[in-house]
Amino acid sequence: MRPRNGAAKDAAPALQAVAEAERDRLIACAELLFFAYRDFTSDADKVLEQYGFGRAHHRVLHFVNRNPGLRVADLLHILQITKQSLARVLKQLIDEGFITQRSGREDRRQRLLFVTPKGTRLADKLASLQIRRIEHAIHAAGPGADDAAKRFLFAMIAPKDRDRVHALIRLPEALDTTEHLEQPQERT
Amino acid sequence: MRPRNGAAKDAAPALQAVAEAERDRLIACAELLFFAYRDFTSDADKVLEQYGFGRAHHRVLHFVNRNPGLRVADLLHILQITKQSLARVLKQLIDEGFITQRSGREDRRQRLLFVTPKGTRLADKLASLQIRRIEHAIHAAGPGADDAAKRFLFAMIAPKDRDRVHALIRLPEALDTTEHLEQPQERT
DNA sequence: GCAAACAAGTCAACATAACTGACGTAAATT
DNA sequence: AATTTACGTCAGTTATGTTGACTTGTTTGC
Repeated sequence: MRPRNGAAKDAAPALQAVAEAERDRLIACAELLFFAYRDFTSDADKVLEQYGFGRAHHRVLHFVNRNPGLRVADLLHILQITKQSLARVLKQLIDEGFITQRSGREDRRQRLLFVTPKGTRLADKLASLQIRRIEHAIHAAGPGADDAAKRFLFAMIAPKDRDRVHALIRLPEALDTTEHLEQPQERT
Repeated sequence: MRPRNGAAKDAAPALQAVAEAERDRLIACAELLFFAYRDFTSDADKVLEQYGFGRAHHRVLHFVNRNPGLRVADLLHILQITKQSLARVLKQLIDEGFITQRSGREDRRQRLLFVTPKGTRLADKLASLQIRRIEHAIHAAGPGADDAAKRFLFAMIAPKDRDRVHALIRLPEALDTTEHLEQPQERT
């Protein structure tokens, strides 16, 4: 209730209090995102440790597993890291037999990435851990929270990347919340 | 409201397809969480770079700004990093005048942390960037997505930490989705 | 057909943010 | 008085990211 800094001297104090409460609600979202992500990754991290891998390996393995034939350039766009950063973890995954490469038929410059059976096993194991947590969370959050959370998370993605992500994930239902569009409203 | 997947005529193959589709939906959540978090942090990262700070500094500054008088031990619990990891960034923030310490009155071993005016300015600047993105996302996700997303994210947090986080964030409305509880159902 | 652009790999050096382990110091608790 | 607690610090390591420069094939545009 202490008045915040400057801004709106003549505005009604009640109005300012509302704005501040709104700000607090949005900051709570940011904080929850931090805590959720912190714990979301922790399950898989423990398993990865046993393999001598890190979170970076997991990300590569995951996206290749979900998208067989992914190109190196695609991976760079997805992860938004440099070629050199990717190279280190990718090389390890290839050397240790979790991922294989094949040259593209159309364009033989490309190295298409695939997981080996060994890679599939690890990827599925890690995915199962994360799925379990998400499953519980969705259940706990109640009906509808599933789609709402997805729409929120999708809208958090940088606009220029949304098409790419949408194509990558291939969600069953539309969540085309194209920013300034009126909402789908499937409220039943 | 079309029926979901093929609507179970036969037993085995259809049932498996349903389970697989369900798995895909949950994996999509995990992927969205990754992409959302990736872009969520990117706004602030660019500003921090200008100050020679990283994401770790931001987290410390943020939580001290939001919770004046926070103890070092609290911060360790929140961030889940080691004392040595925290020490480096905290020292920098103190040395450069963004955060100050005061000994606790009750317990003089404690070093209570506060942001300086300079620290407040930076913290607010960074918070504003993240708030803007969240505000847009919530608007794009439609009514109700706000609370649903919060419930989902909160339920993603490790059960043992939920009370601590809840107390830290101090949300206006209750989102006590205590796992195996029947849902609040505020369908209105 | 050849030069330019492109996909990918690689070498070297570096920054940051995490980690472990060990040890010190002052204050509170038993 | 001894132990525990809160915090700080030194030293070394690892994981993951960065920039810049260079190479090797391969495709494409003129």
